[in-house]
Amino acid sequence: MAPLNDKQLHQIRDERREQIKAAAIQVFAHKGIVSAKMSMIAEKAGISNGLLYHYYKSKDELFMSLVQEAMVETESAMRSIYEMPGTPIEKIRALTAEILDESGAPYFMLIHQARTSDGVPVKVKHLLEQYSMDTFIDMLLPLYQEGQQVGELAAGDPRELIACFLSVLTGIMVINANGIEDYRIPKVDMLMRLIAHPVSSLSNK
Amino acid sequence: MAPLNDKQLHQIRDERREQIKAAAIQVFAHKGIVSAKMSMIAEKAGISNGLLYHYYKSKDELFMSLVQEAMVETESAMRSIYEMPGTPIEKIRALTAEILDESGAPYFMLIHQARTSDGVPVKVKHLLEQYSMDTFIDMLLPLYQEGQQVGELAAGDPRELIACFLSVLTGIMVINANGIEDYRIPKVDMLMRLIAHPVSSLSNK
Amino acid sequence: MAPLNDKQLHQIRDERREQIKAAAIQVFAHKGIVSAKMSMIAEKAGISNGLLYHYYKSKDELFMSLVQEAMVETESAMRSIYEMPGTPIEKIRALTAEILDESGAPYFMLIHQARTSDGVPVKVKHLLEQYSMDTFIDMLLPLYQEGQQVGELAAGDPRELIACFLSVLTGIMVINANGIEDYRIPKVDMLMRLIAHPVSSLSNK
Amino acid sequence: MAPLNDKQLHQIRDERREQIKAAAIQVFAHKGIVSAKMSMIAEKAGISNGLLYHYYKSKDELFMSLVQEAMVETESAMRSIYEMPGTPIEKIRALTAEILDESGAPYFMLIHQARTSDGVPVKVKHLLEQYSMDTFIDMLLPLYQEGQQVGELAAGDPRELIACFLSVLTGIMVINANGIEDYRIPKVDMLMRLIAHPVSSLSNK
DNA sequence: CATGAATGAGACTTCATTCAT
DNA sequence: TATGAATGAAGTCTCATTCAT
Repeated sequence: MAPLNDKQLHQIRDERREQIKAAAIQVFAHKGIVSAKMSMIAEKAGISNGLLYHYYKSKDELFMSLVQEAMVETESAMRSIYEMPGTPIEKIRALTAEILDESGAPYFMLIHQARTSDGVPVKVKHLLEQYSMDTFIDMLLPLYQEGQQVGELAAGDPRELIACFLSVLTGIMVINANGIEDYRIPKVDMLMRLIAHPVSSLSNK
Repeated sequence: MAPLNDKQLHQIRDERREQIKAAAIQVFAHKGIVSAKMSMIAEKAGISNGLLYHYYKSKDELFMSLVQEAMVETESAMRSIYEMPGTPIEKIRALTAEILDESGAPYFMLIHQARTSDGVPVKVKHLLEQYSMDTFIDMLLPLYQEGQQVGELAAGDPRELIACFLSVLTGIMVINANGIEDYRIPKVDMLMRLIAHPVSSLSNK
Repeated sequence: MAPLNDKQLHQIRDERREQIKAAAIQVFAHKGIVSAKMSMIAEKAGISNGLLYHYYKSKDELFMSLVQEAMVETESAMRSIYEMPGTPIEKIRALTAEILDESGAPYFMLIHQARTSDGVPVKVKHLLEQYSMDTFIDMLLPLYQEGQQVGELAAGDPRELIACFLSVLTGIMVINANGIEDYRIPKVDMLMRLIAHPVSSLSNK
Repeated sequence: MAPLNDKQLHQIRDERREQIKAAAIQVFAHKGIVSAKMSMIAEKAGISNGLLYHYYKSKDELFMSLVQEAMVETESAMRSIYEMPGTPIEKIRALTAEILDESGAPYFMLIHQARTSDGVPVKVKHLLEQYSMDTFIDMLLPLYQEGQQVGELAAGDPRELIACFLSVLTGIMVINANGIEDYRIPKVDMLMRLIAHPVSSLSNK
């Protein structure tokens, strides 16, 4: 009956936050930010409606916090590309596979929602500027250029190509996030054709 | 003495319906079915809130009517592929270009919304079954197989390839529909690489 | 193509007013004052929505005018009792039969609605005071007392008896007005037992 | 530390439900299902508009739940007649008195509203079929026939007589439910004359 | 920390009423 | 006179958020 000590409290808080985040990601991704109801999130997290507001001041804040996390995660994934082994195209394939595989879809979905929703306050918009597509393009640019030089990647304006590739990737993630059976996610190799140099990809096979 | 004659009335009604449809497509595509408020549509159409309900019984009906139209439109676009000139790959390129160009994005968006939203009643779901992805795959299958035989199109399970291609296309349309600047729509030629036979596409260039 | 002359116009006006009244009575009686929609009345009258408002300034006015008419009609029916042939009980039986038979039900319904509805403005309330139940009781009182003296009618406070009888009659009319099959309107003879002197009614049979 | 325990919660919920039901019965009986506004019910119950929907999913559901309760109540009252002491006519008089006395009027009103309103969905209609007037007639039939055999009750088709009697009773309850002063509810003895055998009722006095 | 009752703003929808023709 | 399109107020219902316990 003794009150929980600070450590325990802290642990409970962290656990709860994780429960909530996990639940919220699912619900947001499935239903979109507007259709997602706080009550759904609470239920999926196994907690009461009111408790949600002990951990997150508002739906917007909860959403924003997820978006931020998604962005940090995405950025770190992007950065990690330089630590990967292999040639440029192999690195990109690995990164792409990681994005497609992993539970990355909800992240993309969240970011997309954030970009397109307009009910969300200024704070999110700031985040979005900070992690705009250009940011990611900048990160991948050197690698892509290297790939072009070694003849692995398709010729053309590299920024444009990266932007298109990321857009396609985002599109796939977005339509995939809702769990609709109808759509079909392409295999990595298929997507790589978008940016691979034709001859290289031939010899690659 | 007499009130407006039939012709005038008809004309007014048609005008209004078009105004409303145009406004609704924009709003629905931008915001999704839930975020789209009838008041927004009314305002964008330049009419009162109540008048909306003279022309469409409910938000759902309005949405459904747009979705249906979108589907019919899409289906007819797909069917038209067989009337196009050129080899299989040229036909597909032309169709793809048409989809990307034209104001087709909102249509795709609507269909996607219909597929993913769950606030929509049974009627829409029926429509969706009628125009599932499989339907479209079936339509394109013969053409694709022909393309494979003449060596223009990539080898592999043709249904799978078509499904992936359409999914990518849908994804692009969806992220594009919101009018976000960040994303970058690939050129047709780039997208064609997804399904073109490597050698063929080389010689094509 | 010559414009209608005054007489014709007048005639049209009268016809229209009758159409509207007839339609309105039906709709009001069936649905009650709130559920009755002006559009229903217009449709049943075979005219346009707008035209209704050329003849009646508002729903309330239309309703009120019907109520007034119903009251005048009812009062005159009541008054006519003294012109009827026969003994007091025979007169009352005749009046009762008239009320039950005739399309009188809607009238009762209207008056009842007016009494119970509270959305109706002051003017109707004035009417109601003018034609309160007491008014009718006063009218029937001499007859009833005569009936008691000749031993045809049940003993007891005559005002009370009349009031009860009229209330029962009203109740029947009200539940009958909606056209529900479930209810069963008693025969006149049955109702007369409420106020007939037992012995008299025996010998009457 | 813990929130309200189960018992307390249960109690609060029950209280609220009772508040709401009491308020709703009054408002529905007074105004009818259409005129009755949820806001009126909320106000009369002393709660917010939104809380109403915590306890009842919709206006229809609230109405239906009251109707159902009214029907069950009515049926049980009818059934109880066989447990009452006395001869058939005494039993019927007791039942009638109970109906007239008690707060039964709102119940009758509700059932009547349900029968006559047409805004109410299918579910209520099902209920109504289950508890149609015929059902009640069937329940009273044996008793009535017994009453006829012992010469207490008026001769004639017993089903018809019961139906008329119940209709009159309903009519009275309906016009009484609105709380209009004008009407006058007959005493039980007066109503009994409708169905009592003349001679019997004579000796009864 | 935890609960769920309670609130209220806002959205959809209906319909009496007005208005241009 | 006659029409039906057009308006806007009001009602039902949802849900993010707060509050008492």
